[in-house]
Amino acid sequence: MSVRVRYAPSPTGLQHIGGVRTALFNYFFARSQGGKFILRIEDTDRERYNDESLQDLYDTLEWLGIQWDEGPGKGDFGPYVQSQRFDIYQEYAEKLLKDGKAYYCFCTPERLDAVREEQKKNKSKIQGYDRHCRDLDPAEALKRKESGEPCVIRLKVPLDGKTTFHDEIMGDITRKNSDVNPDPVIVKTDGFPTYHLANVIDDHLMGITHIMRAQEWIPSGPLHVLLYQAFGWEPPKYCHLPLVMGKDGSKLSKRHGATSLRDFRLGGYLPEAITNYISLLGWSYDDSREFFTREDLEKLFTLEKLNKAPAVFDYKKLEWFNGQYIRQRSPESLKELLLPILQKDGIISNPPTQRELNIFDGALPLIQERMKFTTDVSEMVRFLYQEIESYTTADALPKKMELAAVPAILEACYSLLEGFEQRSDEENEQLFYNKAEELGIKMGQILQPLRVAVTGTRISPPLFESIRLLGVDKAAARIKALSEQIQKETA
RNA sequence: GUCUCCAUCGUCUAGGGGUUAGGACACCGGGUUUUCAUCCCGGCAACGGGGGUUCGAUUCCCCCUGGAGAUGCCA
Repeated sequence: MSVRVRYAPSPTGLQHIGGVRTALFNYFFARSQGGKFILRIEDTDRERYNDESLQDLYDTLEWLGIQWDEGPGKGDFGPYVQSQRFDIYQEYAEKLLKDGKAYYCFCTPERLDAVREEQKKNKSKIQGYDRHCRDLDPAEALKRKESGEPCVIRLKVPLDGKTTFHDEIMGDITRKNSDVNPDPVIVKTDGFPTYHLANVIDDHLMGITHIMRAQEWIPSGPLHVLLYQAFGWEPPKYCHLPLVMGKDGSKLSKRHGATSLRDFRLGGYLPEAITNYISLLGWSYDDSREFFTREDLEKLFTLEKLNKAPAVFDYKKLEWFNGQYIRQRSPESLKELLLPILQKDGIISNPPTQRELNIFDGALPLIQERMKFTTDVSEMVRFLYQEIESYTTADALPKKMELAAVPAILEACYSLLEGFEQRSDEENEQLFYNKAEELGIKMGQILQPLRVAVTGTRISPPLFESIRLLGVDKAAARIKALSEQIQKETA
């Protein structure tokens, strides 16, 4: 039987690292097996549902380059949106009712709270629902329901025995039925199914062969198997993925830093870096290789190399990957990414002028080696497009020197700008070197004030290229400006 | 509390009855260099503890400890 897997997010928030890792692994598994990857929207929680989350899901998958074989608007097992499958769940819930596998429950939330409270106070061994309505007469219950009394439907979990399911990574996992959530709600008061019911029905109806989801679902594994058994269905294979944790060892969440893919996208991360790094969370290929494109993973992914232990999300390593991938990009594709950022930050106009583009093309090779995030671009090239508001003169002061001595150095630099553009960088370097010797100072001591004058900061792309890109006239004017400011301050 | 799962450098991991326990990030040194980066070289650093099994356990088994997850009319 060919592999059919699904990613089934709930549109109640932004797509985050954990969810996307699950999506990726399902997708890679499907591709590597020549199977189908299905996207299903689990929007049964009408309270928390929101459109923005749905849009974010689509945006994220597109950004990562993940395409689904079946999903909303595509495929023969639809609809793929649970809110559009309302009647299906109702039908199957009624079947369970008819077979005596489920029952109506009229307990109010207040009563449930009281029960829980009581259990807590008494340190009771029994947790959860007390099965108050389990033995109601079905005919009587139906009458109450039809008279309009609010109710839910609960699954009759066997009182004894145990349930085992096999996990492809973890092996057999067994749980006593008495330890399973006592008669969980499968249909809510609003008539919508809960996750457990909808999920099981859909996975069965859609012919899902492998359920790959995070380990946080392990505890409900036996419950799902019980549900399959109640329907008389064969459960699919299970594969529980290790959790992604924050630095402190608890499940990764917002307080650990950025977790939504949108934040990463806006923060200057590349999709290929994210894909590569995330894939290494709980999965590995061999003892040394760690660079993988999405296409590589579509071929190389295997269940066997999945790990059991949770993985801590390391922002530093992701950053490193990001830098690596920025350097790997072709200048053209990087440019495509960078120009919109420069426009957004108001560095260049929209559309950019030819002059702006020329400067950018010259600067790109200089900054590509230096960027960690695409969003670094604006600060790196700002001095090429905008005038320097004011100098921090202390920056221009080289080690072991008096500020009052700096204008003389700047003066020397100014004079060397004569004919600068006609000379090669090597020749210019020689000239500056000679000048430094003449002044009895080090190369760095002459270049630092010059760098600050031209770029406004102590840290910049290579100086001579920067002067070339900026234009010698502008560079000269900035040298004068800084010199004057220092003279004023030291007067 | 109860149930379930997990356990190799700080982090991601490879490995597996006999290895100098390998790689990567981070960190620390050094080199290249006009700054910052990049790049190159080097270093630090791990099998949680106790019992077994065995000629031999980091590897297999048990216990402990530690961590996590679940215990919802959320998924």
